[in-house]
Amino acid sequence: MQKQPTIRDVAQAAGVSVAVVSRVLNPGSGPVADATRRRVRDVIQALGYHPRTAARELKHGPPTTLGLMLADVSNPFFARLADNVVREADARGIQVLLMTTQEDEHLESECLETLIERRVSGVIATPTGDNLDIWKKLQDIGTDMVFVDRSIPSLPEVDVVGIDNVESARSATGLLAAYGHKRIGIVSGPAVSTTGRDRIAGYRLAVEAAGLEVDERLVRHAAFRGAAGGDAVTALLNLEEPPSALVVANTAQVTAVLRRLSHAGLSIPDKLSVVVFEDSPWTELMTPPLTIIRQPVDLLARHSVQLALAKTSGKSNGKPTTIRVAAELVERSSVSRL
Amino acid sequence: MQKQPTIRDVAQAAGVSVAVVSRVLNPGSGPVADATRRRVRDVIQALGYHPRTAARELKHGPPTTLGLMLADVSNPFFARLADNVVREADARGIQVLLMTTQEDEHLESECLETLIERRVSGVIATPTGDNLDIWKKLQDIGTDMVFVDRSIPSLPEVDVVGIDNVESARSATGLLAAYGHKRIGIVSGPAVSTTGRDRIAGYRLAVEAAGLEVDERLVRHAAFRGAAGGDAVTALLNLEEPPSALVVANTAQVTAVLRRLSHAGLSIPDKLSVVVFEDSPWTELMTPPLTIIRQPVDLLARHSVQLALAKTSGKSNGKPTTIRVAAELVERSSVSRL
DNA sequence: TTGTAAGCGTTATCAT
DNA sequence: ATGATAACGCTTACAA
Repeated sequence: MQKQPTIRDVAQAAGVSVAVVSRVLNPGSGPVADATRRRVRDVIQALGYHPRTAARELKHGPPTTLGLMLADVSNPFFARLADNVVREADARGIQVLLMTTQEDEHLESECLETLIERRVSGVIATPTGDNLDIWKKLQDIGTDMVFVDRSIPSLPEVDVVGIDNVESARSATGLLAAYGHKRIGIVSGPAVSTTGRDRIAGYRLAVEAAGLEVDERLVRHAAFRGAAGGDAVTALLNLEEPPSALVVANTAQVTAVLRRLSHAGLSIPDKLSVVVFEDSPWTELMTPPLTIIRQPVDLLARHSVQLALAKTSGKSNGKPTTIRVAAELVERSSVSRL
Repeated sequence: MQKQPTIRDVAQAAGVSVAVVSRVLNPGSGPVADATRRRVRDVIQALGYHPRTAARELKHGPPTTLGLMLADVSNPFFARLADNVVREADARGIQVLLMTTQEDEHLESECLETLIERRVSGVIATPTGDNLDIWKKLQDIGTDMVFVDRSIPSLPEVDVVGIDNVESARSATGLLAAYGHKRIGIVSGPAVSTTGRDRIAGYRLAVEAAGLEVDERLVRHAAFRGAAGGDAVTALLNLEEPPSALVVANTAQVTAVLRRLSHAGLSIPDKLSVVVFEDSPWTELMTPPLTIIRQPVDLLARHSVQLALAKTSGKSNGKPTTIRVAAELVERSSVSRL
């Protein structure tokens, strides 16, 4: 464990001033004679010098860090999102600070404080929906914010990236209706989440478009964490007139729902047709292979990073942007004709 | 977008010196009158002041950041690891910089440079096995390093956390042998990875212990990324005397392997018995439910964070530690009696 | 082309 | 109990 050389050490060893070293470090920031540049480079190499990020940031906070605040990285959807965000960011030379809220507003508020103290250039987040004041504060200090997957309607000045949840749920439900199902249930995210609400909205649209009536008993919300998804399914199955088809629109709860179905001995698609919002490679391996709504995670990530960096890099009209990318309905074998 | 108040603004508004403000910010760093403390606190609140991390780090680089360098976060195993590491770190008030190498040494070297420039207090990583010199450099500047899941034997001064791969593969293979299987195949990670090698070693042990001979044609290595896992299985199935049982010991490739099996119309466990290294909740939902080796990701994460922070916090004997946690063989229904 | 010196926002060491 | 002030390592006018 040795003391690290500073820019001064380099300057001294190279027989130049720190300004010159700084200039070779940041090309374009000023003229340096070729010979000098070479000499300095060699010394840097020899000494194993690395400029210290903290000092650079302090001087003129360069946008080199992005905060990524997700609900839960163990959820494959968010995991893939994180993977793609990190790659996109890395390609632009910027680093990602990963935080998870576990859907807890208190944890979220702590993360937000940290983000403020770090003066990150941008934040990509799946907000819980709470902590409005802190979000505003973060915005005030000039942090570029992007909400991904969900949003907070009362924070309209934020960029949003996600799929068209209404349309996706509509097409999923529509598929079920087209296959002759009359009683279609849905398990979606919490009613407070925009995602959960939008998917229910799309569901209603499709049910009505099919000339059916929306039976509120068939509409269930499940919290993101815990066994809520399973309970919702159980409730659905215990109905006097249980559904013959089900839309599982809560990505976080898909496995919980399927586990309950399996334990109940429900065979898919004979007893129950199913279409789920999920990207996991495992869905294809199920018996039968599951019909799914696939979200283009790579696009979500790319747009998020782009937006998070757009304002900083000047290329932004200043107005908040909302990007909706199309989700794909992948038909496999978990839906039967009634 | 407004200018953020500094400690000086707070001092002025509160009618005290910056030193006093600093003291109320860092309790225990010096005496402050109760009345003064309250007044300063109020001003901080009113102004919405947040101390700037970059400045703090510059002064006396406090170990507030941990680097987490994983191969691939879209792999559920690493995703869950990341989730747990972030939680453990957060509980200790420290933040996580997430980076992915995609198993690429070049990308890894870039990540390492970044880590050096940031002067992170510690790094938790799944190393590619390359970039020895940079790893050493990182170590030289006093970064606490922990390798998780794999290791680099030629870097003995690094803490290592993982499961006992030899023993895990031994027990998985042993189970198959106990069920009467004579020809047992294995698909493991690349031969260069310690993980891949160890699992093969455990496999050999078990095969020999069962009084069988190791047929090298039944031993396959598959790269972490791409379709290598599937190809390995195909090769195995095309053997003159194909295996009746298979250990899939490459966590990153499990779905690829299963997909190939499924496409080949191989029914599990009738045609082929299978036990896989995998933690995904989906394994239980498969038909039949898969017998798996489950890695205690939470323990791996906890130990990793502890070790990464131990040296900094002084509580370390200085000697490199290796922690092996037990993996669990979860018997389900993908193994048949022969 | 190169050097000097003034910050950036904190913390820490002295005095007071 | 509080206040000046010197670092920390870097960038950047401005001078030379």
